[in-house]
Amino acid sequence: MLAAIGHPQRLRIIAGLSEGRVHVSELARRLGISRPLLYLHLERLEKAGLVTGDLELASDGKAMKYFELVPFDLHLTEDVVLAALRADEEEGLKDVQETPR
Amino acid sequence: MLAAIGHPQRLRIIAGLSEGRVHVSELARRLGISRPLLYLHLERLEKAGLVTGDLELASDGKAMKYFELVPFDLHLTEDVVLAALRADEEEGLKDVQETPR
DNA sequence: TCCACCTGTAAGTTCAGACTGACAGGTGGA
DNA sequence: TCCACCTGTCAGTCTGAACTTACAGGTGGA
Repeated sequence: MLAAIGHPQRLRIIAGLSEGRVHVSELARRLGISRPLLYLHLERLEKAGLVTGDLELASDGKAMKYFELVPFDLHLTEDVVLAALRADEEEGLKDVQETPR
Repeated sequence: MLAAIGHPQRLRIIAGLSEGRVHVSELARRLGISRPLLYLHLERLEKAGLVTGDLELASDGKAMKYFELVPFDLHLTEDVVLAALRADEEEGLKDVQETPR
């Protein structure tokens, strides 16, 4: 999640979504970046849980993928970092124990 | 600062420093990474203000560069992101206005 | 039918960041 | 003198993220 938010372009995307849901093409136009690139970043943000996508069929039949911000509130301190790191290590261990089968 | 902290290796460095000041070579050994690499990351962390370095001459005359954590406490929310982004834009404007002379 | 929208993805390039090995230089102790 | 420490930096490799162009497919309206 920190890796996702630690990128200027993605911060701009968050800003672009801060005023409400927008569909992908529109957002790409607003930010002046290519649509595929925007997809890439949105994917990362979505994996990080900072954003959600929702494909909707508008009343006129056109498909539009709307994205919106997921409210987040992270209190970032040394302890949080340490805890996250420990959690990651356990994740790693789990993988090691699970994948060998 | 977000970019600096959004990197697993650097989180590990923060963890390595969490128990007190350590000098570079020692820390590199503990983390199992090469010293030049550690320098690189420490540099970024220092620029981000998360860490400070201090070159000391030990009583036996040997030079040792000690690093230690700078306490940080960032309350990360949508508003903080928007504010940071605005601040960045002003920075950018300043540059544009200042460099051309 | 053609045009203007939209989604989604598969190329391919390019560039910065991450990383290693090797060097120079300095100290103290055996 | 040689060895074991330390700092600091350069040159090079390499991988992955970031980014663009281009495609395929779908809808509604003129």
